[in-house]
Amino acid sequence: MDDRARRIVETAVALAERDGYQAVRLRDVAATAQVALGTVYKRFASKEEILIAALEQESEKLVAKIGKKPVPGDGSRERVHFVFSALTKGLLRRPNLAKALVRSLASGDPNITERVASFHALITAMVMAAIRGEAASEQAEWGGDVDERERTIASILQNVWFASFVGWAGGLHEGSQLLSDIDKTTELLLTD
Amino acid sequence: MDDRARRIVETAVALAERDGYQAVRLRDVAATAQVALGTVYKRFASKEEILIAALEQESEKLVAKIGKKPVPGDGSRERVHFVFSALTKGLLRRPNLAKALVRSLASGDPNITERVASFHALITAMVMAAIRGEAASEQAEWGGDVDERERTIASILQNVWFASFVGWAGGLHEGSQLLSDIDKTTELLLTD
DNA sequence: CGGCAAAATAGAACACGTTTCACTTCTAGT
DNA sequence: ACTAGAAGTGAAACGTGTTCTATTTTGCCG
Repeated sequence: MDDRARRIVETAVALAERDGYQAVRLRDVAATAQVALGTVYKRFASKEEILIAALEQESEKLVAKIGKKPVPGDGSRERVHFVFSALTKGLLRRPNLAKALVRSLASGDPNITERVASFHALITAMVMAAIRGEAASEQAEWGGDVDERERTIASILQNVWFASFVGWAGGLHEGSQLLSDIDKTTELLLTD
Repeated sequence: MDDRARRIVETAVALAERDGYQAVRLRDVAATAQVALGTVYKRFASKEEILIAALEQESEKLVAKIGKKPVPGDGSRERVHFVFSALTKGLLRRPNLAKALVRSLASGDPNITERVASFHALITAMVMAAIRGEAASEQAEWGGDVDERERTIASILQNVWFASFVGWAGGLHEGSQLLSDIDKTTELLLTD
């Protein structure tokens, strides 16, 4: 990503953070990033793609921070709680941005499918690491055998979290529900 | 819902079914429904609201059909599989319409929060009925005590299904994954 | 019937995502 | 330094959701 692209994403994040999705007006993004509208479209195919780039950036930042050290906690439940708590807090700290990002994530735009898949994979990997009690970064080295049961559980947890995230973004419930949904699920799925 | 409103929703469904969300152009909807654009906006506050009305209609139709007789199957797993299978098939039969409806469901529009909540509640009720082996319609009469554990499991299943639905709409995977996600989850959550 | 308030209509107007275009500025290679 | 092609720019233009307005039609009440 070159300098201009970085400025564009940065600006989009700032605008979304302040006033949400609709405030990310591409004419404003261009002006604030000191770039022509045509340049925005040379870098990104659409508004959604800018926001997905922002999501990539934010989630990688968060996951890197979370995965730096081995996840603390004696039991898998505690560790899973920890990573989802960190992820959720990190995202909901800027609620308008978070809502804008979910919107892109759930937009159904076929042009971003791969990046959406990457996001899901990132979370799933992090959750699997938490279940096992490893640092998330180890999973890259590990290579081979992944327990099928653990993968299934991680994927269920991720789906529950994601659905709850979308629900929060749509005003269905408070942010705290994300974690309580996760806790209820781990109570049924993980024995520690 | 009066006659014009019905025609509007009907037309929106037809257009979405043929060519998806972007094909539901409100000028076209108005013209086809033989109504002025202003009339569309007197009935519905936005395009999202028309599609949510369509979702309400379609999902009520489906759930009514599914909930008519007691859910077949000896075990709760089998029954849960049955209702999600019916729901999923009923929706994915018209994939473009289904994608358009998910998009509204996941749009995050605060003006439709209540109707989104109703949709989720409808599904959850249906799933709870399936777990217990009742006809879904009985749940209205039952009134009182709902087992907390069952409610939690139903809500997890619904979240998993919904997340998978959104994933399908975004091109992440085939429709068949919806059911296999549900099956994997019930294997871990229900003992029959 | 005659008239009036409510609803519907046609169509203009506006905002914003997206596309296009004619022109200018950079940059790499000689 | 010169030049060709790439990249950037500013501005116009288009599509579609949404709003607004002036006019017409409808349905009802006396």
